[in-house]
Amino acid sequence: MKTNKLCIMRLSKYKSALYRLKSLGFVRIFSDNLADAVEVTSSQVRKDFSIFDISGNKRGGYKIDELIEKINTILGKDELQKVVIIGVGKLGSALMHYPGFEKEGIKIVAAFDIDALKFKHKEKTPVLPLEELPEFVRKNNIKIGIITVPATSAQQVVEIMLSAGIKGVLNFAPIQLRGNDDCQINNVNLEVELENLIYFVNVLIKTKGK
Amino acid sequence: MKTNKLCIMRLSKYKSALYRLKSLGFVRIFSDNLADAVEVTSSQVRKDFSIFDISGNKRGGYKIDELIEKINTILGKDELQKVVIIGVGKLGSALMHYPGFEKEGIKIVAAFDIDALKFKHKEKTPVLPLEELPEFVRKNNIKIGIITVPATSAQQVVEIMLSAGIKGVLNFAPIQLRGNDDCQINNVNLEVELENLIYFVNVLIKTKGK
DNA sequence: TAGATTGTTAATCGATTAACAATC
DNA sequence: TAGATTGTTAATCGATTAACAATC
Repeated sequence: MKTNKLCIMRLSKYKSALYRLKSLGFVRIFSDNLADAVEVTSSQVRKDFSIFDISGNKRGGYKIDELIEKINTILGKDELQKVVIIGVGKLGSALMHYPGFEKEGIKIVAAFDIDALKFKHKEKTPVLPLEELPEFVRKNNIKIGIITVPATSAQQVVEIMLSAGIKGVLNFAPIQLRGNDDCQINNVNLEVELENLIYFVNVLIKTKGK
Repeated sequence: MKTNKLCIMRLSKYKSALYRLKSLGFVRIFSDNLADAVEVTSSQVRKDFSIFDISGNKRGGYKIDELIEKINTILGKDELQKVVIIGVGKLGSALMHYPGFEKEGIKIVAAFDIDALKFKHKEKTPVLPLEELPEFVRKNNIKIGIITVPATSAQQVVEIMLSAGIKGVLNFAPIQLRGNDDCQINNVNLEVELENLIYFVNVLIKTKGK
């Protein structure tokens, strides 16, 4: 099974397009339609599906419901995913209550910080002292954590998470964190995203200026 | 000049590594060191540099200061980048005050919403009615906008931005928005990022379980 | 000079796409 | 059946890497 990050990202996008198409009343879908919706080729769609042994009907295309279910299974959405957040600044609190996560079966079960002023033990999604993270992670069998602390403390936080047994980290701190064989780290770097956009906009303006 | 998105992203990462190395007291740097810092090969580093005619010294490597300056010029960081935000929910307000942007010479000059309760005309970074966006964009010569509205209104918002003359959009709404020849749209999809992580963590756990 | 590192070319690797036989 | 779409293979494309001559 030859997968890569881009392929899995496309799977997510197919899924979200499928929900939309379903809500529009579609029951079956062809690789061509899905390709249009996600802006890839239909070859790409069929290739991605074949990697995961998703098969359709040689003239009737794919049943949307089956497709959604299969993709959800592949993406591990058949069970509720419990996630913790470390760092309750502005970005951290925004993500704590981000409606898109709940909708996708992803539940932020707790957040952690070192600032006592931020602690909220009795909220539905509590904010707890960072030192309680290891115990919480073990007791609740948490696998995934989101880092929204400043770059300067991100590396320390990762160490704590690793030793607590976290297996996956989504890092928003603007510093390249390294995973190891036991833990996957994905970095989302907002400055880099914006810088990238700025670059291509400048290219656009220059080439149009001619 | 053969560039692509990944190449430009690496440039951003080189830059941030260089600032760190500089603060550590380094003055010169070899492609090997930078490769380690960003987790790529040294061939990759030299190749990326050669694309932009960045040259070093055949035995002394690259001068950090020169390198930073050249990368900043390429990325358009030689001038202040003015950016607007559309959608002042939790995520929008978090990004409005995100310290990483200011640090990088990116200034959020205003935010827009349709909810009158959110308007703040007198703040340093004002929150204005969405209908004032076109005028504001033209008067202040804004090129870049960030979308943090719900998926359902994202497409409408894009239309408004396009006709106002925005050239680049960073979209956080969980829906694939399309650009056109006059406008570059980059999508940051937080659910997709997290789903991706969940997938690879599950793979990790399964393979380790053996 | 000898040694180390760049800059660049050619080789490799991997992902995307085109094409088409199979078949519903 | 005829026509349309899948599933898969082979071709293409593009990005990464290895290797090494040039040279500081």
